[in-house]
Amino acid sequence: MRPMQELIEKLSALAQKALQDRFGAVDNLPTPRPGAATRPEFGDLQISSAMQLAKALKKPPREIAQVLMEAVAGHAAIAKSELAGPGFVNLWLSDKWLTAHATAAAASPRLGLSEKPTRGRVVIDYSSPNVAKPMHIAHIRSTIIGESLKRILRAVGYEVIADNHLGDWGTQFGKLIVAYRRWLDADAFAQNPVEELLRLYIKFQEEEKRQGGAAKEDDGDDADTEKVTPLLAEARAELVKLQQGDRENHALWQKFIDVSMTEFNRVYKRLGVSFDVIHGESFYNDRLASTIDKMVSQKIAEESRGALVVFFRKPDGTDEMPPAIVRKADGAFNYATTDVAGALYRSETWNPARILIVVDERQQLHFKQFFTIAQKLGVTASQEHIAFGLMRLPEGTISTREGKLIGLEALLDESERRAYEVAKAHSVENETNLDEASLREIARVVGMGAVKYNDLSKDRTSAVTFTWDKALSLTGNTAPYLQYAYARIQSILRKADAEGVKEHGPIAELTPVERALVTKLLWFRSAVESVAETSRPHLLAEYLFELAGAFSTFYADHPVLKAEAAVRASRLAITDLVARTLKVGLDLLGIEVLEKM
RNA sequence: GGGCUCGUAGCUCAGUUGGAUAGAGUGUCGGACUUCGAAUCCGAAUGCCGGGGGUUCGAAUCCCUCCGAGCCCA
Repeated sequence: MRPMQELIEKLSALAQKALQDRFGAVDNLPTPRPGAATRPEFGDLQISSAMQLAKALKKPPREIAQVLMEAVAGHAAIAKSELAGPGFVNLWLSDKWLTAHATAAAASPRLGLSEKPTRGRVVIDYSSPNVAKPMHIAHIRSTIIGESLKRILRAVGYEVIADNHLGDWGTQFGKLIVAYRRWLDADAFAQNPVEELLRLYIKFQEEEKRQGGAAKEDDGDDADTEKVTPLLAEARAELVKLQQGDRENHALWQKFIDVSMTEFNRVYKRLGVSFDVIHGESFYNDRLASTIDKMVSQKIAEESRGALVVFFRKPDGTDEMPPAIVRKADGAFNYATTDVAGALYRSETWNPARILIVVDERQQLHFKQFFTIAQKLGVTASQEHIAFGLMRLPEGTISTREGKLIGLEALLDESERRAYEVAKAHSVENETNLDEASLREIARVVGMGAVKYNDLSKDRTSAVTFTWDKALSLTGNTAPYLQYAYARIQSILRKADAEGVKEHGPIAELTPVERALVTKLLWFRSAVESVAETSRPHLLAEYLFELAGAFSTFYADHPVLKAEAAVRASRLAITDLVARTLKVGLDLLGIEVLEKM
C-alpha cells in the first residue's frame, strides 16, 4: 500500500539493471532513481541521473538516458516516456495504473500506515517545560513538533516512547524556596499557583538585583556570578538542603512540581498531547555519581582545574569542540551529566534504535558534546537533536525573569476566541444556524488546529517572531483551510447518504483535474515517510495543503452528486479518499477535523 | 576572539538534498455564489535568490570571501 514508493523502487531496479547490461560495472555509481517531476509538463516522474553518470561512464548523457528510458518504458505503469533536454527522462503514469491504485487505496482503512511496530524503538524527548513557570508561547514548538513526530513515527512502524524531560531540578529551586517563605501571597497561590510562583521568582530576581547581584536567567551556573548577595547565598543554602534531602524543602519542591503538573496537564489535554513516561531531570539524580564514575574509569573525563572535564580531541591533537564540564570544582554536577545519565538509562531500559530530542537550537553545542560522551559510554542509538528556531516577540527575546512573555493558555484562549467569531459569522451568513455547543466545538478544533499548523507548516531553524495575526491566521495555508475541505466533503457524503446513493468507485475516466488529484493522493504514504526520515513535519503539512488545494480546484467545477451514475461513483470514491487522507494526515500532525464548520 | 544557524516577491515562508522558465500563502488589482458549503475558486502584477569570486554540462542549493541578522562557548 505504498504505490509510488514501490513503483519507484521497481523502476529504479529496472534502470540499474539496464545500465549494468549495457555498460557493465555500475555497482558503485548512484542508482538512477525516478523522482517526482519538477513541472507538470515534464510528466509525473522524471529521472535526471544520466547527466551525473555521463562522466563516470564516459558516454554522452543522452545515450545513457536513452538506455534508462527504454528500461522503464516497458513497465505497465508507464503510459508515455520522453527524452528531453540534456538527458532527462520524463515519465507519464498510465490512467489505468493510477485508477487501479487509487481504487485500492480507497479500500484500505489505514491508507498504508502501519498497524504494528516492525522497525524498532524510538525515544522522543519533547515539551520539557520548567516546573514552577507557566508554559509560554515558546514551549509550543517543542510540544507540537514532538507530538507530531511521535504520531508519524508510530504510523510508519516504529515503537515510540514519548518522554517529557521536565525541568524539575536546579538552582532555581533554592531561590523559589526562599521567595516562597518570604513573600508568598497565599490567596494568589490558591487561585493560580504557577502564576504566583512566577511572581515570586521575578520578585527574587528583582530583590537580588537591588542588592547588587547579577543573577543569570536560571538553570545553572550561579557560580559564575561575580557578586554573591546575601539573598543569593541564602538561596544556595536552601538548595544544598534540598539536595541533601531536607524534609521541608523537599516537600516544598514536591508541591511546586505538583501544582505545575496540574497546569501542564491541563494544557496537554487541550492540545491533545500525551506522554508515555515523564522522567524529569530529578529522575536521574541517583544515577549521576555512577555516570561520572563510568566516565572516569573509561578515561573519558579528566581533572582540569579542579573540575571534571571531557575534552573532544581530534587525532591531530586539536579540539573538535570546546570541552564539557561534567562536574564543577565545587562538586556539583553539570546538566550535561544529567543528559548523559538519561541517554544511558534510555539505552539500558529500552534499547532504542533512535533517540530524538526536540529542543531549540541554542543548545546545539551542548547536544553535540553529550551525544559524543554517551556514544563513548556505549550508547549505540542514533541520537538526534531536533533543533528549531527560537521564538521571539516583536519587542525582543522572551524573558521569564523579566516577565516578558505570553502565556500559552492565553494564546490558546485567543485562538479559540477568534475562531469562534469567524464560525459564528459563517453560521449566520450561510444560514446553517449552528447551536452554541457546536460553535464552541468548532472554535476549539479550528483554534487549536490553527495554532498547531502555524508551527508545523514551517521548517525554519531561524528565529520566529511571534505576532498574534500570524500565529492565529485562519485563511490561506492554514489548518482551517484543510479542515474546511474535509467538512465540505462530509457535506457531500451526508447528502449522498440521504439520497440513498451508495455506489463508491471504481475510480475511472479521469479529467485532467481529477488526474492531478488522484496522483496527489497516491503520494501520501511517501510524504509521511519523508517526515519519518527527516523529522520535518512541515513536509506532511505542505503535502496536505497541496492535496486540499487540488481538491478545492476539483470541487469548483466537478459536480459529484449531479454527475451520471458511473462518474458519480468514481467521484464519490475520490472525494471520500481525499477526506480520509486529510483526516489521517491531520491526525498525524495532531490536528482534528470537523464534520461541519 | 572561536563556533553554529540563517539572508529567496512589500510581508510570512517553500524549494523534493546539484536539474529544465523561481514557487505558495498573504497583501494589491480584476473575475466567479438561482447550481454538492465563497473559511472557497479562477486570473493579473511583483524577484541582482544579501554582494563578489570559484567548482561543472547545470548553482537559490556545494567551496572561498565580504556585508548583515540571531544564537552558543569563554
